[in-house]
Amino acid sequence: MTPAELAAAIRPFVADAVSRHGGTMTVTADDVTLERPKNRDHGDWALNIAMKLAGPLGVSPRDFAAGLVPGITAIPGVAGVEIAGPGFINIRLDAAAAGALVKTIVEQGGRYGSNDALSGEAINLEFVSANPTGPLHIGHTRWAALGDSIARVLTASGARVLSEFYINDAGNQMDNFGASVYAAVVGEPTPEDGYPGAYIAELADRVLERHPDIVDLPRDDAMAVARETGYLLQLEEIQNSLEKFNVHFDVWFSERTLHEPDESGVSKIKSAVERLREQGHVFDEDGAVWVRTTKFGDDKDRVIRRSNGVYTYFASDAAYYLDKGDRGFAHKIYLLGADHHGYVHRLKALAGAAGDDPEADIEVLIGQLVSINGARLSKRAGNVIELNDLREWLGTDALRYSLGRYPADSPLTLDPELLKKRTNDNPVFYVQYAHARTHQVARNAVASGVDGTVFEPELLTHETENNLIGLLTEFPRIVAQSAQLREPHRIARYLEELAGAYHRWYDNCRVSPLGDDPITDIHRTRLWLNDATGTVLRNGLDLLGVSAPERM
RNA sequence: GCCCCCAUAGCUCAGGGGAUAGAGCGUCUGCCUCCGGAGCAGAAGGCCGCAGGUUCAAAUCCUGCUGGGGGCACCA
Repeated sequence: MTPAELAAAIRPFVADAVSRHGGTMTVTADDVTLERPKNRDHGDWALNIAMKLAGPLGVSPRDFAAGLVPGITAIPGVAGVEIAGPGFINIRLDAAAAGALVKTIVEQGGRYGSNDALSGEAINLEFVSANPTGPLHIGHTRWAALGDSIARVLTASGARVLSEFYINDAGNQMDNFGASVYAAVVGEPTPEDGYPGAYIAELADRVLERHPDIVDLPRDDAMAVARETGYLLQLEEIQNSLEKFNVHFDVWFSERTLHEPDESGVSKIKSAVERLREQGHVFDEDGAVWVRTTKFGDDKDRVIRRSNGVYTYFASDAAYYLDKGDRGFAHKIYLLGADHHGYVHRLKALAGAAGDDPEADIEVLIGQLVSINGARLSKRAGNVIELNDLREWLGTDALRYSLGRYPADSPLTLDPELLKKRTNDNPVFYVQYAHARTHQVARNAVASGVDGTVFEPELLTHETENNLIGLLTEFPRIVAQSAQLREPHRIARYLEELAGAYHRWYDNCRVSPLGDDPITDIHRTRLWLNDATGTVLRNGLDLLGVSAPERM
């Protein structure tokens, strides 16, 4: 029995009790929610409805609770009900009711954990969005890991999600980049405002391979070839890095497309400015065009087109924002680094100026800085730590897991020595090992003749089994909560708890019979529990973009 | 000056209003005759930064302070 089913069965009794006490309020499904007591002595599920309703009804919580006990006790599968503390109703399920889910989990396999918490929502999730002028570094790495996991939990919770990488391929940083590559091609020193780093020379070599004739072109043409070819090569490298890091983007959105005129000769940027003007939030001053973002909480108005006629980056932001909405995404999430937090007000203001609701239609998540002790700085990219180097050093699994297990809003310092350890100090190995162990146990069970022909959940009565089943039951809730809060680290913390519960069960309850003992139905049933645990560990790791090896 | 984030065990950090605040590490004590000891059991260790407020109930929500981290452009 799932908590939702139990809550649904309890709701009529609550409604009865309310009217019995003269209450007129309706009792909704949201009112009757079960929580899992931290202390297992308090039963499988706890209900706090008595404390919430007693006040308005003018009765004591314990009295109100007492009126619910007979009804709840009579629900099939409920083994015990007691009132505790200030008015908690603690409910204990019988083993059969609690354990029935185990078989369902195995049968659902990869689907178990999916839920409908966000069904019907269309979400555009933008993250990383690095300039294509150099390799991805450690900052991007955190947002890549978190953003990809957020996309996964949102999808698992029923939302239609589009993950998107905004390529900043317009603007003068591209010219600086092109000039830097060109300088390397022809052996000139890196220009002022140019990009330093050996990777520029590498790009120059490859540009020269593709366009041996570049040195014969007029300087401006050669510069353009260096810029464009270097850009494509660099973008390709970024895409490869992310793919190896198990990070997926549905859309690679080029900023340039916003500048390109459509059939009628109007660019998306130009029409975006006009659309904002129609909303009444654009004004002209000192020859520049401004958006009155202060009306929506920004601390100063923003220039959208400079007096020299050039559109600012803010104009691209506006056009891009409107384009997301035009493509059917009512809800836009931006994942930005702490160094961009100044954008929050202006992006929110943008939504408001576009006629959207800044509270509901746009969501900006700010991630704090990450650093790592003892990381070597990239020789090829200058004074930064590269994603590729980190991945090769620590591995995708350790890196993704350790970035995924902390909330984004606290600064993070990683300990590389810990991440390389293959002991339970290192959470990723602790969880992966538990998963590998479920497969080892299953292999051994099959070898000793235990099969899954029998499933009798009433046999799963050991304390560690009750605890393990309770945690397995929680998984869809954890996924839904991670999605609603955009906090995938909750998955990781849950998996660590589940792995611990599994190891404790393993220590107490054998799946394969000991020595020459006969195989019984309890062994067969435990094999289901073992496999259900493996399923949940794998599904959880997958949401974090971490592999679930069957052997380690 | 203005804005964002953080403050919980010796350390690194979990705890989206609930009961006795948790985990790992570190310290101390145990468990390998059989499914992987890459594991498990136990002990010690806390004015949850300070002060108010809201609530039946606050580490959690609100306000103010203190201390730390980050950020402010007709750059992108």
